[in-house]
Amino acid sequence: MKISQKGLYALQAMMMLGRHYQQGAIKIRDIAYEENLPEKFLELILLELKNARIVESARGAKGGYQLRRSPSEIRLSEVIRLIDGPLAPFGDAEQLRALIDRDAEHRALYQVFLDVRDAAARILENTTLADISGPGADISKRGRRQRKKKQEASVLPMVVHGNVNREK
Amino acid sequence: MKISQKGLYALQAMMMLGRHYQQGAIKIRDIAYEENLPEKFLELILLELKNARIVESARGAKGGYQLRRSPSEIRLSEVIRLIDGPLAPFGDAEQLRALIDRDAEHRALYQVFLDVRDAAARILENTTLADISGPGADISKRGRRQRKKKQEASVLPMVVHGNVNREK
DNA sequence: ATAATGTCTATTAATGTAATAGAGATAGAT
DNA sequence: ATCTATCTCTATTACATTAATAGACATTAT
Repeated sequence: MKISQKGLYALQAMMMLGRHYQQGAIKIRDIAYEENLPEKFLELILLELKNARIVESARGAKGGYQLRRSPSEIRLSEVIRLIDGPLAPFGDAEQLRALIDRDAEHRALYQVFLDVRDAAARILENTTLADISGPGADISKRGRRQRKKKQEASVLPMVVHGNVNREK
Repeated sequence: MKISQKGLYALQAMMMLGRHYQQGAIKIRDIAYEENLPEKFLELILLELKNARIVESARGAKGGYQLRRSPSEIRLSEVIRLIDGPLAPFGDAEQLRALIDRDAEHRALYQVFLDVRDAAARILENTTLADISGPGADISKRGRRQRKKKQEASVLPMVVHGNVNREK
């Protein structure tokens, strides 16, 4: 999974709209100014977000964009998948599962890819705009949101190790 | 983090060399044939792996490639970083830490990116070629390798949730 | 010598990325 | 009605990356 510059812009724009949630339509220009994003490029991004029904727009004077749902109901995974594609580091989850089933030689490798994908998904599905936006964004509060159906939380033992905090 | 076709080829080639570890030099052509990889492209990849001192080569007749270390001492993270760069979904870990320090507005977002990178690193640093290669590759055995220095294992509670097993 | 092999540099076609440009459509203000 | 601010849509562009392919060169075993 790779988050492009465009993906980052999209997330920044969404955070900005989250901060101004329930303040009516926000102009592209204001988003671009406040987040310091290239305005014309941002236009395209917002259009994509609108077509995906994550934001809505009003045209004409007094027009602009706003979130279609509350910030706590917009997951980072949703925005990232839209702009940058699947969360898996290679292919997508479905493809990886098929390879694990069919390609005996490389099964274990693809399983690792799927594990990485699941780890990323676990984080990005459980983090919403509300967790990272606006005043009071408290990252430590993630993952304690509406669990609509059953109580599916549980506790796993997890091995921790050294040398992970080093890139290259 | 994105694993390219080239990165996949590199990992496949390494797995093949792992399977034939201690059988002397293996010809590029044999690797390409056994793993069904484009031979000329594989050449370049092996050269890179050699310059990174992960494999070694012998030239001339009877030449070929072999691992420089035992498969259990070659981590997937090492190969992936070499071919495809940092494990972070955006930038690299160092850059993300700097942004978390300096960019108050987006701190929480970059922290999520860093969390994703740490999760990927945790998996890829703890999986070696030995875990995924050759007969007896047993993915469930990962992470129980030489802990040379202190005993740094511990147990963390970890929230589990639904809806992660779905890509788009 | 010769044949088999790795080494190195160059080239390429296709694709993706990060924009920029400009004409068009719509809605509010006057 | 007109004007103006705004979103909408299509096209274009420069540049970088990806996934190769080609071929001359260097080295070694026989």
